[in-house]
Parts: sequence; C-alpha cells; structure tokens
Amino acid sequence: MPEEQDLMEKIVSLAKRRGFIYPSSEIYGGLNGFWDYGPLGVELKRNVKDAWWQDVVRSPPAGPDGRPIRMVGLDCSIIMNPKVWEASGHVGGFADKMVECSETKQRYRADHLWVQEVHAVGGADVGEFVAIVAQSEEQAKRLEREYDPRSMQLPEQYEGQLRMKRWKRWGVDRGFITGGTRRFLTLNASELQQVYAPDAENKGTLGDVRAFNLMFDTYVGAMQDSSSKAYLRPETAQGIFVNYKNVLDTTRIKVPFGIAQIGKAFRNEINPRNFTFRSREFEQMEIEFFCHPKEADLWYQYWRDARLKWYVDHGLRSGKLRLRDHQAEELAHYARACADVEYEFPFGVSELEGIANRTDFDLAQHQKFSGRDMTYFDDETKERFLPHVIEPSGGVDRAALAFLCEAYAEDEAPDESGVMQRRTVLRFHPRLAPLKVAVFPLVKKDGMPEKALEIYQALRPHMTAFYDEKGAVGRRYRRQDEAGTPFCITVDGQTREDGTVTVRDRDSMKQERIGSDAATLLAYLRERLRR
RNA sequence: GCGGGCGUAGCUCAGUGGUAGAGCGUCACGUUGCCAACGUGAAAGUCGUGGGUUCAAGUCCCAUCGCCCGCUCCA
Repeated sequence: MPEEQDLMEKIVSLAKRRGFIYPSSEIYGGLNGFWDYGPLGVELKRNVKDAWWQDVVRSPPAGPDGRPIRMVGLDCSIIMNPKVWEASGHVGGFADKMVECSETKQRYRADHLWVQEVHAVGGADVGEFVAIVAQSEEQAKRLEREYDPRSMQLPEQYEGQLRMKRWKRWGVDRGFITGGTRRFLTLNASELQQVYAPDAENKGTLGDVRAFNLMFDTYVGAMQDSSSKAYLRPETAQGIFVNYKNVLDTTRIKVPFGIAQIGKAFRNEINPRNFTFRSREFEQMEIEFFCHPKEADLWYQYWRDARLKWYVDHGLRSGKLRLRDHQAEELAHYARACADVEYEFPFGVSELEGIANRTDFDLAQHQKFSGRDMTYFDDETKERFLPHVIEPSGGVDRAALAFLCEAYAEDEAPDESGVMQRRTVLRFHPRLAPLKVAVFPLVKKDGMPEKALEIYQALRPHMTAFYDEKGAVGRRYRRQDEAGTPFCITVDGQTREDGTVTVRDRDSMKQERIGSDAATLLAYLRERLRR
C-alpha cells in the first residue's frame, strides 16, 4: 500500500509541477472537492472530450448489424426547471436522510438504521430499543436471527461492521429477547428517546432526521424565495430526456438513435476524495440511446462492449481495466442491467463509466410529470411505444485521471556519460497527449533557432506544438517526456547542409533523420500520431 | 462525520524556543554540438489561518481550514 500511496503522490506532484492540475482557488487555501486544470491539463481533458465526441457522435462504431448507427449531440443548460429534478427523483431520492448521534458523533443514513424492541426475560416489552445498521430489512432480520444472546457471540462476518456493544450488553443485563424489527424512520418522538444508538452508552442520543441533499441549490432571479429555487444539475442525462421530443420533432431522426452530451455536473459529495476522482464539480460525457423495448438487451450489449473497447483503444490496456456486471440486488430501482467500466487506480479500483439499461423509467417519469406525450410512433410497423434507454455515462475527469495514471512511468535512460539515470515519462496515447510535438534548435546559434522557429510556426496550425531553445537539449527532451509529448524535432548543424532534422521518439528515445519541409514533417507525424 | 498522519520556496523536504534553510526546478548571462552538463548571478516564503503562553514561537498550547490514509458515504 505505501508503494501505491507513493505512486499517487508522485502523480499528484507531477500534475501540479507540470501544470496539469492545481487545487482550486489555491491562494485562499483551496476548496475541498474542486480542482483546476492547468495548461497541459486542459489540453489533455479537451483531447479526451474530443476523442469521445468524434468516436461517439460523429463517427460511432457500426451497429450490431454492421450498419451505421444514428447519433446526434446536444448541449443544454446547467440550470433547468426544478420540476425536472422532481420527475427524475433527485429532489426526493437524491437526498439522503441522515441522523447524528450526539454521544458518539457518528452520522448514519436513516434508511440504514433499524431498531429492535427489547424484551425482558418474561417477555414483556421494556419500551426500549436498540438500533443497528443494516442495508435492508432482510439483513436486519438476519442479524437478529443469527445473533445468539446466550453465547454472546456475534456472527463473525458482522464483527466490526456493526456496532452492537449495547445490544450485547442487553443480553447480559436483562436477558435480551429479540422483538420485531422496525425501520428507525417509523419511530415517534417519545420512542426516539428510548433508542440506544450503535456504540452509545446512553439512550436518546439520536437526534432529528436531517435531509442532506446532494444537489447544489441556487436561486433564479434577484428574489431568493422558495418560488425561485433551482438546482445545479447533478447529471447531464436529464437534459437529454427533456429534449428527446425536440430532437425527434426537428431532425427527422428515427428510433433507434442516441443523443450525446458533454457537460459539467455538480454533486455536494459528503466526502470528496482521491484527487480529482470524486469532485463536487465534475464533467460528464453521457449518451442516452433510445430503442425499441425488445431491442434493449441488444443495444445494452453493443454499448457495453463499445465503451470498454474505447478505453482500451486509448491506452488503458495494462490489465488494470475491467468490466464489472452489477448483481441483481445492486441494481438501482430504475435499471434492469448495469455494468461498470472500472480502472485500478493507485488508490483502488474505481468506476470510470457506467452502462445501464434504464428501461423507460425516465421517459415515463417525464411523461407523467410534464403531461407531455413521450411515446414514439414507428411509421413502418404502425406501432406506438415508449422507447427504452441505454445509458453509457462516463466521467471526463475520471477518464483523464485514469489516462494520466496509466501513462505515468519511470524507466532508465543513459545520461551524457552513459550512466543510467531514472527517467519520468508520461506515455500518453498520441491522440490524448497535450502536446504532439516539440521543436528545438540543438544549440542557440548558427541560425538553428531561426530554422526551428520556422518549423514550429509551420506545424502549429496542424497540431499542438511547443518551442524551446533554453539549456541543454537533453534536458529539453526529458522535460517533454514529463509532459508526455510523443515527438521532438531538433534542428542541428546538418540541417543547413542537407535540409534534414532529427525526430526523437518519446518511448524508444530513438532518432530518425527526415526532411525539414512542412509537408514531410506533417506526413511523418500524422502517420505516427494516428496510432 | 469519526480516528490517525501531515501542512516551511514551484516540487521534495531539513529546521534543538533565539538571524528562514538545502537539493531540485525557474529566470538572466556566459559556456555548451543529441538525452536531467558546467560556471556566475538572481527571483522566489502571510513557516496553512487565527488566537494564546513567552523578553522571544516555524518550534509550546488552543481553535480553525486544507491535504493524505482508514472507517463512513458514494440514488
């Protein structure tokens, strides 16, 4: 673990040092969960988005039948009519009800707390409750069954997971006999006073249930009252659903088709963590693919495979990438199937993208809340239906971070005197590299800077290029290695004689001599950047 | 939110209550002819922030903010 920790620290340090990612508003101490992208970072992130847009909207892979599929783009507002979020379930469901214990300072999700009434030896209720933490009523009841008050043994798998000191104590003091299991949320005010919280010594320490909504509030207009309350979107998906009819009515597009969007989303995460991985402001790249209900499974498979392949094609091929299908009990209420594209970051395996079969849940909700007809009429089959939706939903920042982690490498290269030295290099896929090429004069004299600048200017319109004439060329190479620049072009003494320059490859550090005219250079670079 | 660790130059870090430091990096000039070169010089610090103790605080105490790890959370 310390090794991985060191690795992540190195990556964070490099990201700052080379201008990939800075803490947000750093001069004021930063802000938890917010990050800024520097000059190299913004190019990396833009390349990720451009690659996605190109490969998903403008030139998606052929469909399951080998024919072109229909995809269009969209860019909708971040703030929408708040009814959107009532329909989507975010106003009600995205808000976790939390309850805090005044004694232990522990905070619990109220819907994960269950209480069991305590009985005396003779069987009579004593009017007190013990609270336990469980994900479901089944689990709570299982705990109750498996807990044997006589032996005082807690089933091994729950030790540490559940804090049941008080429960055990009841077994000793009162001859604990289990009663029924109830939801904590069903308790009334006087019953609340009789509850022993997990880990607590005293009863009645669980206070009011408070709603923690993960959506950021804002107000539209100058008057800040309930009628002007709105939200920063917690996902871009809903903007697609509410525009689904517009797209159908204005583009002559037919089902099956997809709408894609890239944009910022905001979630007031309880605990942002792991560099940019879980941020409160982040960018999503989402597709909503609308299809006939009978074809939903087919399209789910299609997107699941296509999206995994996309990450592999862009460099995540070290075995740290994996596809994980959700188990039935793990599925959200709106999803029939879901798979996560996961990447093994130095801090652990985490989700880059989720591909879900959302059925007709969202369109049905918006049909219900808006009163608008969301059905689709198929002219050929004369069939009217509510399309089902396959949603590949990825995080731009998470993808960029994964590409950065994957690219990070340390190897050895000989120095001036042939001694091996450690080298830090970002082996980005050329398509994602912030800078494609750097141009150097070998030394700052004999007309080399002039020639190099000429080449630099000729390349700039075609790709991100960088010019550097300061210091030893070896140092300039290494600096570009740290930025992940695939190629370095160097003008040297021979250039004046025969018009050739050297091109140095980032990964192999090998050099080739080629012509220095723009056409030759561009052809050479384009050929190799395509890989 | 809880527990632990850490906040000193752009980065990595040293610093025993008594003048704010090193290496790397950055910049300038010179040198330099292919893989983190050398010389000279320079810039760069609210020692996270706010209180307190003290003749004197980067150092001790309290609070607070941020970062990291674990737990928790992550429809």
